[in-house]
Amino acid sequence: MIIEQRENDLILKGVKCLSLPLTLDCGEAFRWEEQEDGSWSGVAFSKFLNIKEENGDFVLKNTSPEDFEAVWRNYFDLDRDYAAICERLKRDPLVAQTIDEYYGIRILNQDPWEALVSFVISQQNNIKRIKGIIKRLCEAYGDEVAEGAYSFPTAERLSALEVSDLEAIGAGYRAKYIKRLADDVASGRIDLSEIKAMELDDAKKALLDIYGVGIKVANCALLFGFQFVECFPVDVWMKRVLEYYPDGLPECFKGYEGIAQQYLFHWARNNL
DNA sequence: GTCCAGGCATGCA
DNA sequence: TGCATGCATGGA
Repeated sequence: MIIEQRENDLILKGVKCLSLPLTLDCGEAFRWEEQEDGSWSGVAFSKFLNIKEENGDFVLKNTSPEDFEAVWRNYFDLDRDYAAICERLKRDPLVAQTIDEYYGIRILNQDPWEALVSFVISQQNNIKRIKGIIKRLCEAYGDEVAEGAYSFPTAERLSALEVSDLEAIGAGYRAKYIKRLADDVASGRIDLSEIKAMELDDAKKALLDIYGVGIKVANCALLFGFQFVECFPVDVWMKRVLEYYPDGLPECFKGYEGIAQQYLFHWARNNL
């Protein structure tokens, strides 16, 4: 990958296996919106970004090299060799088909707090509605980091709310989960950076102790927010996919189950 | 009106 | 340990 500066923009050349629509709108992150010019705008780690693919290059508008190194390089998982990983995953015929059809899905390395709250909201819910709840949450309680763009609210900010405030943005019965999680993180009873530094098994146990977090939400948070790419979340869609794997997951997934999972998830939502 | 969505807590056996 | 049930909300 080559990084060039053009006035205030940053240009990434030679990035392999990155489709903006497939990655930013495939149900792992809920805050990216496609713009009329085909670019994508969103906020992560309290930074606003507009990114567009042009002739195979990626243009990051008004982005400094410092912000790229501090946030976006890791957020887009740019140091991982997806081309090589996909070649290995394609030893499985179904994944080979999905990768051919949907090449360019990456696993985003999101903020642990945002990912955890987002996937608590995701339970027994559909993606369109999840996006709406999170959008209202950010607009009401986040900071405006660019015009009309809001950061994800901190645990301290949400901890100061009442459960009824969270019900008012449409969170439904999950409002009480968000409230207690915010209280626990704000008070320091739960330390997410500590969990991030743990081995997978311990991190998973710690997340499963949280009120409102079960195995599915824990696996999603671990995969998308805690950088455990070997996690394989199973939701109602993946249960249907697993009928194609009666003998368990194939050997070629090993170590990168989460990437295989995201391709299969996308395939399932479009084909089952 | 019913069914479903990136499920989980709770109660009960 | 495993299974049944209730849960908020909005779109199909």
